[in-house]
Parts: sequence; C-alpha cells; structure tokens
Amino acid sequence: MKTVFHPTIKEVRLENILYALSDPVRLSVVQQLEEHGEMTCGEFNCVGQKGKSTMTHHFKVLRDAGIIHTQVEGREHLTTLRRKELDTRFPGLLSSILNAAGVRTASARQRR
Amino acid sequence: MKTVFHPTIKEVRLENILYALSDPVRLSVVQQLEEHGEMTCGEFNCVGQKGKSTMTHHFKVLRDAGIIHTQVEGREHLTTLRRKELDTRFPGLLSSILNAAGVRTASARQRR
DNA sequence: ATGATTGTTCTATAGTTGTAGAACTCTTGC
DNA sequence: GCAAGAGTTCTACAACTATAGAACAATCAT
Repeated sequence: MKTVFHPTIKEVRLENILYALSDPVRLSVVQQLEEHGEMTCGEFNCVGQKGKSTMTHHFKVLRDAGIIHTQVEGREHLTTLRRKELDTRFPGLLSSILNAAGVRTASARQRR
Repeated sequence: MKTVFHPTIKEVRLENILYALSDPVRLSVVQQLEEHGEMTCGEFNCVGQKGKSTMTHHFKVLRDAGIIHTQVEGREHLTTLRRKELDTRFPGLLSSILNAAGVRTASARQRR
C-alpha cells in the first residue's frame, strides 16, 4: 500500500493555499469537492478534457498546500477537502474564497 | 500627467487576486497598506532590499489584479488598498486573507 | 491469467514569473 | 539650469509551471 505525503495542519502556509487556488482547474476541483464531498479522480469534470497526468499534478499541488486529502482505496484515489482543519487554521478563509467563486458553502446554506 | 491602468471592480477576477497575494512580497505590501493606509512606493519595508524595478513589477501585478490603486502625485506614486470596492465584490475575502496573514484588520479591531 | 480500469511516474516543452541592473522620465529644490 | 529624488521602462535570465504523451504499477472482473 502506497502512503501519500500530507503536511500537518500547522505546516500549512497561507501563500501556498492562495497560490494553489489561483489556478482555475484547481479552484474548480475544490468547488466540486465542497459540493459533492468525497470524490475519486475520475469523477471530476475537468478530467478527460485535461489529461490524467495533468490532473495528477494539480492534485499534488493541492495536497502539498494542505487543501485536500488523498486516500488510496483499491485502485481508486479518494479525495476529500480538509475543511475542518483549514477552518481552524485559517478561520473563514476557505468559505470566503468559495463564496467568491460562486459556491454555496454549507455555512452559507444554513444561514438563510 | 500619466494615467495608470486600473480594472473596474466588475472586471476583477478571484483567480488574479489569489495569485497576486500568493507572493510574500506582495502580501506584505497589502498588509502594510491595511495597517498604514495610503503609502508611497518608498515607504514600504521591502523597497531597498528588493530593487526598485522589482517593486514596480509587484505593484503592477497588484494593480492589474484590482487590489491596489495608484495615484500619481508630483514625483511620488500614492498607493491605496481598494478595500471597500473589494469588500462589495468579494465580501469577507480580503479580511479573512489578511486575518490569516496575521494582520489585525479594521473590522477585527472594532470587534473586541 | 487476461484484459480493462485507475491513476502515477517519467520526460519534455512552451510559456510565465520574480529578480535586478542600466538607462530614462518627470518633478522638486536650489 | 542643474542636480537630486521617485519611480518607470527596457532588457535579460534563471527558475518555475501547466500541459500532456508514453510507459508503468496496481487492482478488479471475468
């Protein structure tokens, strides 16, 4: 079984998060994760249009930035948002970014 | 008199903002603007350590992203944050980023 | 086992970016 | 006028990035 590198939440740096989310493909990935929860690589919209190795690269950038978590399950790679961890590390950051990106976040949904 | 390009607030795109703020030098510039208000190029901490032309480049990135406003006043260039405009375009975004960066924002100050 | 599925690793490339030196423009003060 | 100050423009470069094709590894279904 292959282990994948993930930074601890304390190691996560703001600059890396902002950089990771400044790419349209990666921002879209995070949007989809926010809306659908756990996803495999093949379930994302951009895959197929974007080339598998390209997506592998983007997932790595997001993972290294501390934004997503990847778990190997059989031949699939399950990807999740590190939502709660990020919210404790940088309160309100991800919500305001996803909100700015036009995503109805969980907190925004329950607010009305 | 030289006119400087500024995007309208509607033209401002989230990706560009995130990218612009993913650089430590530029993030520091925005931090200092938040804390001190209007500043000339020479008043920033990084200038002198960073080379004038380098700073000119960073200011342009921030300006093109819609984050700062530059006004020519004599031989000086006055730089300000487009705070209110950004807050209406992307509510809470800049505050949460500056908060994550360790800046005590105006809204955070008055809150306690 | 064989073939299909899922995604990685390797390698390459065209384009972008941060950095800065040098020359230049414009303004202010003497 | 002339020199100093503030910042831009031009040019260059090394480092990095998004993209993707090809080969590969690992797993599942038959």
